[in-house]
Amino acid sequence: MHPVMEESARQPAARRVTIADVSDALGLTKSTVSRAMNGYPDIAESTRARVMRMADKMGYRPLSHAQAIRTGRVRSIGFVIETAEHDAHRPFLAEFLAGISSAASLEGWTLTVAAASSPGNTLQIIERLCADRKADGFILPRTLRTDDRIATLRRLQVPFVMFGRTGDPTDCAWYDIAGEDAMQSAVQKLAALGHRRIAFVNGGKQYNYTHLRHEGYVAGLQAAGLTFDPALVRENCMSPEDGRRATRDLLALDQPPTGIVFAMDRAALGLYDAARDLDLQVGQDISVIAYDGIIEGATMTPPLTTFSVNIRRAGERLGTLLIRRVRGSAPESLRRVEQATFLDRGSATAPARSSEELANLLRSTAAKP
Amino acid sequence: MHPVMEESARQPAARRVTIADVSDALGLTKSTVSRAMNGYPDIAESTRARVMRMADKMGYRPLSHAQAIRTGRVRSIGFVIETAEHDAHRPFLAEFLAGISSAASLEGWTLTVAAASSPGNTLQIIERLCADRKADGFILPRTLRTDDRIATLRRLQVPFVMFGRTGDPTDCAWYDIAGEDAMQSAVQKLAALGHRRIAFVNGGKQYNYTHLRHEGYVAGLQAAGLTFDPALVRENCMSPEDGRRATRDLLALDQPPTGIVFAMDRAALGLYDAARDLDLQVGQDISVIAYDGIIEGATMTPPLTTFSVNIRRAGERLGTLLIRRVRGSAPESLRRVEQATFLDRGSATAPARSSEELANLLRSTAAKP
DNA sequence: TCCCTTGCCGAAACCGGTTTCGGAACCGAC
DNA sequence: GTCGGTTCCGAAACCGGTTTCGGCAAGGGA
Repeated sequence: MHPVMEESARQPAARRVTIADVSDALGLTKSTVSRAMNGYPDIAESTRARVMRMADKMGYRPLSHAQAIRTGRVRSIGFVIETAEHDAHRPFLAEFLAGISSAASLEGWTLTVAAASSPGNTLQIIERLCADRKADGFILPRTLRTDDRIATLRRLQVPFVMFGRTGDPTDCAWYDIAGEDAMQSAVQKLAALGHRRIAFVNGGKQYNYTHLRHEGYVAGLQAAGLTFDPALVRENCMSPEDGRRATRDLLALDQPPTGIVFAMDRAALGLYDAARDLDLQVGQDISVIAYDGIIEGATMTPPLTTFSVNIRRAGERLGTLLIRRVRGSAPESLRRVEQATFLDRGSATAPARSSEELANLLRSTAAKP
Repeated sequence: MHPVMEESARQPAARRVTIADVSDALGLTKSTVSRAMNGYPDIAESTRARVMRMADKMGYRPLSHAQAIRTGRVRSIGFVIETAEHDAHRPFLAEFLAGISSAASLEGWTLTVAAASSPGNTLQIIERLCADRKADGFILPRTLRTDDRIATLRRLQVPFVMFGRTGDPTDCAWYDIAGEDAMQSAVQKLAALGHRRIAFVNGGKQYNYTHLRHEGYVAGLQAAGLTFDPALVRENCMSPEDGRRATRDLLALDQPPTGIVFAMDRAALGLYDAARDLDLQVGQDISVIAYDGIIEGATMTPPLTTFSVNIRRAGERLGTLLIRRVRGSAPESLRRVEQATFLDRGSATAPARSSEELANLLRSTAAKP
């Protein structure tokens, strides 16, 4: 290749400012500048200030991969998506990634995303990212009841933070929303409105939060002085179609519920379809409170009353927690549980009919097609 | 910190195998091994084979950030999400990222994701990622009519590949789906079924593809021997709510359409709501063909007839194209346009009524509340 | 036989940082 | 004034690769 072409093709190229440029400008050595910027105690405070000012003035930014070669840390957060996974989390994904990314960039970190086709593949990908030092730690979404990712990362001694608590908390840091409190509160709100038969439509049993939410439902009944009836509980409902079926099932009971608590908005959307099929008015003939705060809920008629989770914030919190974890904080000090936000939007009101009356109504409309 | 604790806390640590380990094992030098693995021509073929075999046997994998310090390339694909952006792309995001990521990992690359809050912020983030050498090139989703990202990357001399064609193709590589062909084909299919009044509901004008799809619609009319009527065109419809409004508008015309082509499935979902409001049967009283292939379309009654885009494949193609681009291929050789897949699912059939009959029907039902 | 290529590889510099080690300068104490 | 202890910084090695440069040996032509 002709050197001349090379020259003319490229800009004067404004060479990157390196640590040597900074040290030369100050009459110091690279090592001093490096230690000054990394907060070593054997650098005089006055020197550190001089260094910082000059570095800032010259626009010096250390290359993370140049640091990594010695430190082994690339200042990157790892995140593995499982695409085969149920698609419930997809609407959240952009917000979630935005949260992680923004927390990361505040500290000069970046976000490395990889996709896996199965849980087993997830482990492979994690191992590979670790082996190649592409990430300093991982954010684990959707904590399972027993989660192999945790075992893998423990073995590799790679830091991680989970979105969701888990059974065995050893070495675990996490951020979570108290879904169980929301479920309990939902039941109590319905009870306070006068509902006596309150059903519960839960999500997939493999997730840890599913069990917590079930407990919350039970606690809510207890707090409201209502008795637990297993007939009023449905599980494994993640999609609108699941929710529709569950609703029809529940309303076909001899003593149907007048209010239903859904563990997930997506499933609750199906209740609207079921209500239309049965010619019931949501919020009037049948009340519903759900959880998640997806956008679609707001456009239903009436809008879905729900406990909203700020998923962007979750990403931010997880990002900052992970960075601290990588920097050495103990996992026990990196556990946060926050509350969901209740959005009262009209799908839960005082029952127009008792359970018996509702049952009669449904029988009569079912008779005349 | 006590060295002893350090020692006991860590594993024997199975030190990573480096290029020096490989060269020692072969009685060669690091430089020979390096050049052998990178395909330099001054290494004997026999030597290269020996090196490759040994490297493979010892499980040697070069650290990309160690290479980057000299080469300036980190083997990473950059991707910036705009969260303020309309949420239409969110359902696709997971699939799209999975596609990119899988293409990347085939070549030992990774995917670096960042989030931006606005178009201006996107440019800042791109500049920063480039300055910090966090990505070797970018995949640009949703090409705009005039796109500042292109100008920025041109100036920085950083390679990129667009998802969607653009006006000024200088330096541009792209992957795209021929939405205009799909729109044309949709019109022709409706015409072949007997529709004479065929409307078009388009997306946001800022996107380049919106204009292409409009052209496709016009071409379809022409091919079918129908005349273009601006009254039958609606624009800027991205959400179900937009689509619902557009449908009602169109059906309120003196000569309403009996078939509607939507540029996006999401907007077409709103047609079902409008039809329910007006007591029309989709696929019978009003036909619709849309574009994108979102999952929700399949669960409607009747399922939405649409042109489906394989978004995962798009991600894969874009990933491989970008890697080639970074490695030096000319942009002109990296342009691909593929066709969407037609899914005939029942929302488009022969019209039960003519436009006039439909108008009369709508007037009569509107009269009685 | 001599010289000039050509093919192939080693030695060493280099990339941009970090970290270890040692020593100069300064301090107070005796 | 000498001595031991701090404080603070420079020199140099180091991290794991890549790339430049030069040289040896084999091969070919005169």
